[in-house]
Amino acid sequence: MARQNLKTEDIILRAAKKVFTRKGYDGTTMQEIADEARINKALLHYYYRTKDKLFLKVFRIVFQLFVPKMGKIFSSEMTLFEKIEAFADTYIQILINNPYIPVFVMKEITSNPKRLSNTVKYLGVDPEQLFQPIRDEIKKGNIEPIDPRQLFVNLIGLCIFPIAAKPMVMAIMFNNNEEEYLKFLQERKKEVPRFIINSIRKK
Amino acid sequence: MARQNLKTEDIILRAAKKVFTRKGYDGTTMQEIADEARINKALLHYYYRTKDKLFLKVFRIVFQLFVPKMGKIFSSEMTLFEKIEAFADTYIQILINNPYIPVFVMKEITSNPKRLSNTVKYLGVDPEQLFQPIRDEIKKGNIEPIDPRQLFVNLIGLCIFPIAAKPMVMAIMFNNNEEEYLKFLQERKKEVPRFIINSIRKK
DNA sequence: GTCTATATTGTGATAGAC
DNA sequence: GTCTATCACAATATAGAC
Repeated sequence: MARQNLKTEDIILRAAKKVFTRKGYDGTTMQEIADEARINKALLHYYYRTKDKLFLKVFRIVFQLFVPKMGKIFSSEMTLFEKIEAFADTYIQILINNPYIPVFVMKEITSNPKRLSNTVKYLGVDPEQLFQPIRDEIKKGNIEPIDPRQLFVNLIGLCIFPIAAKPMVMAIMFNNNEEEYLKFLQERKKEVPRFIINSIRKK
Repeated sequence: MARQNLKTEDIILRAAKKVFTRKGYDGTTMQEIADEARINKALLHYYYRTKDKLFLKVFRIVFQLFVPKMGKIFSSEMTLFEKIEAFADTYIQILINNPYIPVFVMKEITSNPKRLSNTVKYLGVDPEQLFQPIRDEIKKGNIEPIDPRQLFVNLIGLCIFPIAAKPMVMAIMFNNNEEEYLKFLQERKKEVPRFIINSIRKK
């Protein structure tokens, strides 16, 4: 029944997450998930009926991780600059721990938006949480005027891109030296907020 | 032989590009490419032998488009700021015209780096073209000190991300209104360089 | 719950007529 | 060069023993 204290159902889910996020829905076979979970292929169907249902379960979990949890940070008492710093630090670390997720999510949503639209809608970020403090600071004259949507996309994009494009970034800039690449990402936790704040703060 | 003045070989390539970039290697069937090209499935093999060879041909072409052509812009007589402006404008427009390419390239490289490493290496960008002018400007005291690699990744990421994450950006910020989304991207051609230059120019 | 064996369908690839 | 017909294999899914 159990293996390393986990129920079979969870062993399968963990294995499926690993394979799906690396190879995508179409590139993944039930056999490979079974091998990864060290169980029989038929068991997958016993627990999750179809590949599609298993995939959807994995996608929902992964999407939760991918969607930045801004609520706690942006509803806090921090200043806008502190929020940006806290967000970049937290989010980049999540992505470092889950480097396959950005491309996986973007690919699956792109090539099958209908199937996943409910999940995307339901778990939607509320960018208003970020927009409002930005508008406030602009009104108070504390930062330079900027479209909050542009700033929002800038913040997220600066965090996600170097991880989504990992193989190219590594090849072009670090001669495929992973250690150097990871150091670069660590520096980015400070660099991204610094870059953003430099851009919007009053001169 | 011909259709709309194009040789069959090119009709196939065009169809393959369309299907591969939207669905990825694994999600694409030879049948679907044949349907898209309005020819018979066997003809694909007549011209390109295998799915793999056809894919590689498509990937090389697409990768050329994806890799920013910085040579012309960055070896020109423009100032650094003008180069950044010209690059963002040109590159964002290429991506608007080819919105599926970023996710396609990142996905295929991520899930099969070995098969594509030659292509990635061979067509590699030379970031040194951008690094040198940045170092020069820092040395001259014209811009704030910054790691050129970080600035390079920022520039590319700010251009690519909103297009790679199109379905999510559209859903979360534009209620899936494509027109509004495209307006947002057009504004970004000016906004990205403005944002970057604001960040690095001396106060 | 977990396994082996098998049914069924889809897909890449080829043979061979025209 | 282009087509139809077909092979061979892989993958999802199920049946049924234990």
